[in-house]
Amino acid sequence: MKPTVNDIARVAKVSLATVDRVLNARPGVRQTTVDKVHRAIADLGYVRDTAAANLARGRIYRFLFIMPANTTEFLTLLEDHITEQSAVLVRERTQVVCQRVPAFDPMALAEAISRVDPSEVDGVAVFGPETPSVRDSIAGLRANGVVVVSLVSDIPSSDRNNYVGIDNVAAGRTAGQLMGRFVGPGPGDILVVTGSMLARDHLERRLGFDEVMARDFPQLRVLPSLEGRDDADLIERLLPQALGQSDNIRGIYSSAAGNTGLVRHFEKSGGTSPVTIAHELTPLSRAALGSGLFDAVISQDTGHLIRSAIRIMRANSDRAPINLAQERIRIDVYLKENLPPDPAAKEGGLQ
Amino acid sequence: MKPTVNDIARVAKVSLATVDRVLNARPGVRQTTVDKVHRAIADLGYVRDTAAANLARGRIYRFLFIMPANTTEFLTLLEDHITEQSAVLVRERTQVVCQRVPAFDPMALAEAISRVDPSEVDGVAVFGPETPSVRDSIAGLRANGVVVVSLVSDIPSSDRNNYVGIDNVAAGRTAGQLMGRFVGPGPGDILVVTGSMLARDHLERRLGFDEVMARDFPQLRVLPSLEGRDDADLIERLLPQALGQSDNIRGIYSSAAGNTGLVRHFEKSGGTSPVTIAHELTPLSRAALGSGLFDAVISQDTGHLIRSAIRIMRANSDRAPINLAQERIRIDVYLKENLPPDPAAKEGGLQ
DNA sequence: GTGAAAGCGCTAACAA
DNA sequence: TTGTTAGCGCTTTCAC
Repeated sequence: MKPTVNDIARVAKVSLATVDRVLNARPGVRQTTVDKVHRAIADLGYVRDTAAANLARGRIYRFLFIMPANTTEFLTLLEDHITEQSAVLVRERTQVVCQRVPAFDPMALAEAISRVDPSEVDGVAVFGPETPSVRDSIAGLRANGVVVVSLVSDIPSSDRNNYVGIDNVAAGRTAGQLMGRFVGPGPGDILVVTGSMLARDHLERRLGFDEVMARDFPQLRVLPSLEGRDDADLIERLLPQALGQSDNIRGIYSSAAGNTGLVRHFEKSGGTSPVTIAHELTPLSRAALGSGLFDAVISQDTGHLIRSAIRIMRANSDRAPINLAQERIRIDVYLKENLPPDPAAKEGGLQ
Repeated sequence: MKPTVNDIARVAKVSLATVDRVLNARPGVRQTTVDKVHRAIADLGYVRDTAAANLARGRIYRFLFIMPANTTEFLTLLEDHITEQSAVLVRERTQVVCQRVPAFDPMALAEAISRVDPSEVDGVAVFGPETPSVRDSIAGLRANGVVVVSLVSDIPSSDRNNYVGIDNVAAGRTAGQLMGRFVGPGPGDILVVTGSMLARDHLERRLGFDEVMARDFPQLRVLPSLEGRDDADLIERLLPQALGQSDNIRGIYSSAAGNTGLVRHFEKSGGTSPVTIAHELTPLSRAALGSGLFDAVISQDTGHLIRSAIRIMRANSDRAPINLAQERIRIDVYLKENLPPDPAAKEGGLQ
């Protein structure tokens, strides 16, 4: 039989309450008693039953997602998964809410983070730029015992507990390798459409992309980025000019959330697109892959991101171990051949 | 506050025991009473707290994995994940054991399945060929209330509860698309190294591969398969002759677990390999990707497979809903650029 | 057919 | 500093 608190109490010759105090590192126990209990725990190989503990405690986890107020498809997917999970989460004594702050606005983000009430929130997941003000506001939260994870775009300079997202440098490298392979031999130019140089994920992708292009495909020249701020209209307006930079553009790397503008341009202009590699599998990019407008899509599983962030915040709150292998977000590569079943029949498809 | 059994009892004006009998569909309750309770449940929007239920029940889940006795790297990875999970699983009142049966031997598999004692096992995960005898033995188990899932290779003709694995036809299609793209223009021959035509996963991959090659790359001819039975020595012996079939082999598709034989051949012969696409990310294929011997690897996350199988068996045992989105196993595409961090530092990397 | 009461493993008053 | 006791939400004897 698995040992329980009662066994520990018996072996250590103390009461249940004392065992509980030691288990939860509560003060007011003499050191010798603490040692006795710890010895018993070790001897018996005790592992605490978290479910029973949570039941007794009536514990509820309250988590907050803070995300850009952009209305890109990617953000919509993320938010959909959050609301969708809520139903499941209620059985797991977990509440999540989602708050949006102006995109590419570090001050607004920092302020939102600072405004979080530590007595009402156990964990916060932050998707936003890495700046000193953001870093500091995160430090403030952490100091107040709130768990913080960075989501999608890392904030390594802060003392966030974990990062939940893909390795964006590697994602950029992958895009580069596919680009070089798909374009094939011969010289040419590649246009990169990015979002904002403020966003760490966008920067890292560009870094990885350039690295591979320079190393493995020197015959291809990577043009200066078009910085589209994930704004479809802006991108649509800027694109003709960017494409005019060269008369031998053989590839486009849409490294951020600018797919909508890109697709609109090619649909309206009626021109055939060069080899195009984009990020994030969404209804739009899925269609573009199907029609041949996009050749490959690098993606990250939004459902996994959300579930992972929640599991990690919970584990940190419980000071429980994290299974890193499970939480690693994969860099997914999609061709039209390996598209997952269309979640169009969404209502029926889940649960 | 979330409604509990007590609330139901109060509203329905019955005792706790009766509520429990209704909740668990136990006999010995008058129909009118059953209805009263159901009405209260619906009115209150009650959802049962599984953790509390399991606590009270002292329930333990016992699951069995039945897998081929092959010693391929892929199988090793699967088994490693099973043992690795055991530590975590004990906290979740779950025991798993793993049994190996001779590979490609339907009779041995069917017998192993039939020998499972329904009073000692709650769920079985089967990785093996689809044959009538296997199908029948699964039916027997199911009839005795045991949950059955097929793993890696589906057995759709049986009444297994679920399939846990990738869509192998789509995986084959993906391999085909990459092959065609990577080989580039011009005619040539493609060699397919498969495992056994008895294995449904191998068959399906071949199907998808052929489909895309014929449709999108008609200039490439796909040669008859080399059936290597996932046996490194056999493959190494057969390979020279297979490669001799043509003097213009421009690609190799290693669609099953024959990577070891393939790599050994090219290392010994010193020849340069044509475009090579293989399955399953393992230490060997990872190295081959790094050295350029392999150009792409199609894979499935073995950790995800195991965790998914366990979650699904548990959900079925509890008659609880399954989150299909979470359980869908992705078709991973790996280039050397997007390899996950090497789990060489395995001891430290996990937990 | 139905109900009262004890208990699963753990926590949290409240006493001592 | 330590112990006693009453639950958390659910299941399960054992009576009635």
